[in-house]
Amino acid sequence: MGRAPCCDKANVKKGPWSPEEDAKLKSYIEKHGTGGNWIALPQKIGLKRCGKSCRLRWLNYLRPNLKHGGFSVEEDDIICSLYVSIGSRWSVIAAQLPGRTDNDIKNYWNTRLKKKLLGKHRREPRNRGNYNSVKQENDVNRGSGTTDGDSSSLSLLQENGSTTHHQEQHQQQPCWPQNINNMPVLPLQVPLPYKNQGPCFNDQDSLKKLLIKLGGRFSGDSYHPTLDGLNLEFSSHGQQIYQEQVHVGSSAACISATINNNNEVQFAQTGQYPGVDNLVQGQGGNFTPSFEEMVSSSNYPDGLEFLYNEGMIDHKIIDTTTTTTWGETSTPIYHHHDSLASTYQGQGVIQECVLQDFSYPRAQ
DNA sequence: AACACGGTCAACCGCGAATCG
DNA sequence: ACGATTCGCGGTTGACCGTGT
Repeated sequence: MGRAPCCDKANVKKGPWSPEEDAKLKSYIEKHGTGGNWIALPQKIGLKRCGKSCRLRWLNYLRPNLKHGGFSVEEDDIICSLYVSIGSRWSVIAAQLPGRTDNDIKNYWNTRLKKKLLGKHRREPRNRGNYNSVKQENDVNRGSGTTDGDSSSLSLLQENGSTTHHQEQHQQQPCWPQNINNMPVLPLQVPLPYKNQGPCFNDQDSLKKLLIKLGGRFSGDSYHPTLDGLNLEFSSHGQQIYQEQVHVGSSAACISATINNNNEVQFAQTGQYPGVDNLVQGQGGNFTPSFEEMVSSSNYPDGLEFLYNEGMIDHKIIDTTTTTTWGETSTPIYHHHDSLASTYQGQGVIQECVLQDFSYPRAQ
């Protein structure tokens, strides 16, 4: 038996609000308030709308002092930091941003910030024209809006850093800041107001949180997600904080992160192909076509993009002209990261490929 | 010029929490 | 204490629009 509907669906108008409806609702609430009962409100005003719809319209659009669009750098920072620490609790995040609604922030996160974090560049935003009059105004307010995603948002990811040649060449890579040693530093910095409470990724717990958010689990967690094509197993014991098996076709690879003796988070990729016949065992470290396809394309399973996109693992990891020498220690296999060393041990098994360039220094 | 595709965002939906009687 | 009602939230949908082919 289903839940009773909150209103008579048949007599309720849905879809975009007209200016007349907006005016009715706004003037009534400004004069009388909501009366503490949204369900009864539309009948009082003579609106053929669901009470929930009225509430949403008022909260997200009509109430005073609302800001739309044009998120500032500081707001970006706050959203990112809070998302890392509390997740998708948009109402809580919105409470930290006066004039912003949870819906606005949610949309902004989903359409821009998340992609930015994952290194997926959106197309230049455009003026949406006459979507409706207010929106048009908002788009104007957004200004060139066109560049907000690149020039202002996520300054936290970009401050202290300059665009590198690598980033210019590979627009799919995020703009992680680089320190003077050309070593990537951890991406998220907690903005000042949250300096003492929000985590950044400079510690194991924060990294674990991020990894869990992205779909994994640590031992002890009751939740064990099954992502398409992925088996996720994290161990919070010992030094290894992250391990993930990737199965694509008949191939498998394993990605892990460990805290090494230097207190650095080190990402490694290992590959194992148990019981797979068509592997090129004993052929000097060639990969199966499907594995090569996996790593040379962008077709990574959901949940792993962050590793690739954050530069921890470059999806151009394998160049077919050099993989034949994969088995040789310290052979450069990255076109763009020449110092990367790999080790190949045993037939058909890549025991370790430590992405030394991407060892993330941890906060001391 | 026409169509497909993808980004954006307002609005909807369903669920759990809170409140009421 | 308990069921009904309402609220509030987060996820999802779909219309609209610009861009690419």
